[in-house]
Amino acid sequence: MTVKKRRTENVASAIKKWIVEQKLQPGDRLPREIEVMEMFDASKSTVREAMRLLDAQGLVQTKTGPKGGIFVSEVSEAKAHMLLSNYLFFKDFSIDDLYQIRLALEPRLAASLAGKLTATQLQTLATQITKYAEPPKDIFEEREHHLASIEFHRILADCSSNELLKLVVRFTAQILSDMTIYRKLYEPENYDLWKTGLASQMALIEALQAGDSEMAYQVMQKHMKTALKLMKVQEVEMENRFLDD
Amino acid sequence: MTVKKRRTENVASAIKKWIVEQKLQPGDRLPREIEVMEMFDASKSTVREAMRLLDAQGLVQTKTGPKGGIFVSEVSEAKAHMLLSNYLFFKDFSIDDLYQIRLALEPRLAASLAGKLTATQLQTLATQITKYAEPPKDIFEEREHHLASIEFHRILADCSSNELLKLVVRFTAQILSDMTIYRKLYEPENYDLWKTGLASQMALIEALQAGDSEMAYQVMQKHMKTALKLMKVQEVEMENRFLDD
DNA sequence: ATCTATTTGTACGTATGTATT
DNA sequence: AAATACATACGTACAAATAGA
Repeated sequence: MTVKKRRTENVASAIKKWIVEQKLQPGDRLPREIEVMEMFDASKSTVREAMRLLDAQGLVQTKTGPKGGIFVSEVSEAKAHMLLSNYLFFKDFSIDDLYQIRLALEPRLAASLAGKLTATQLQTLATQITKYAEPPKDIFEEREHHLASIEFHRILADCSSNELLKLVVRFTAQILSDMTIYRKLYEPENYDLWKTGLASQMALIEALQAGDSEMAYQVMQKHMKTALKLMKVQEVEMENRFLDD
Repeated sequence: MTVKKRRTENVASAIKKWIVEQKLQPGDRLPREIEVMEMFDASKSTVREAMRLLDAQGLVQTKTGPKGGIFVSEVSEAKAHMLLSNYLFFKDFSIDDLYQIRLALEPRLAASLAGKLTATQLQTLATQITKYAEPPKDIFEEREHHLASIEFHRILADCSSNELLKLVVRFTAQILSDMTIYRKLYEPENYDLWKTGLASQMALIEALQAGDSEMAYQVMQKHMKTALKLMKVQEVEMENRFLDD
């Protein structure tokens, strides 16, 4: 038996379907609220609630005023991240889980990009590394460096044409950025780990430039393992929370 | 400058925040519509539109009648899949992209589960294989077998405690299930590939049972490569579409 | 800079639908 | 079967934002 749905939901589905049928593209305008009301013989509030359903999914955006209206929208990365966060909110998700995924995806990502990057892209990566090439002077700089080194991975993922891969990799990086971590690099052991990590990122750029997939894979794999070790010694607790839109 | 938001959005954010602060759990009831109106000094329509925003994100569900109301909800897998589909809708996403991810994740998933599965779980997997252990008699049975062999991967992923990994793996499997594929197994070359695939799934169960991570990894990797080959010869076109709720 | 037209956003009252007791 | 408690749907009035004259 099919579940009986609210009128609002039916209207939302119908609009979705309509968007697909009309082959509307991001930026295209939907009929005005009042016209949608007539199209589906629904009241203002029903239509508006339906729009909020699509809105929350990132499929439409609305603007007031002349030349305003309801526009088809491509789901933004930020929205997708938020929705993924929501999914994980009531679930247990650990640092180990995070790194299991990073360890699986990042080396393959790196391998797939070897020899495919433009000079500009390689340069961007190299520049990013310089932001944390020196040991941090204090705890605040340490935080900045940490964020910058994560940004390296987001930049790299952005080079991929695999949209789902990109999304997941960038999402994991986002989680790491959202965590407040101080790595206590002044402790000798941690400092060594950090240094190893830096070295592997430099080696990675070389491999990417040289088009050496296998090397890129190996280097990234090693880098991920080092990064995980660095996390583990911090006993980081992940804050599971809604992303504030 | 912070973007000016609609009242509806602010209310939705406030409710989210309130859920977190009150440490509400799935199944817990929110105040009634009318009480929420008072809490945030907002009108009925504003509150209802806010609820639809949360609703679409899968965070709340509503029921009418006495004992009804608005309930906090864990985001369902189906909802998460739909939201991921939306994200990919306007983007190019190919079979190769799909398999790049499967090739990265599935072997590691298998390796992580080696020696960790209960007898029941292993039995479920073994039973699943029997559903397509014999060559299909006709094109319809072929379709059934195809779906069943994908289901194997969904079952396996379900055994993982890594919720994000599980989500992505099961999502990729879902995409494959949604595609209408006929493998033309009567062509000798394809038949051999199919047979190889089946053999590796059986070998996988053995490795999982034996607790041999490395073997599980290798076998699954091989299986993925075989599966990709089978796809490629079909020249499958992926239909990119909204999942109908 | 001000006004005007257009379009969404918010408010509010009432009626209807639905599930529980 | 009837009363109750809740969301859902409708319609109107007015507010806010914005493009263009």
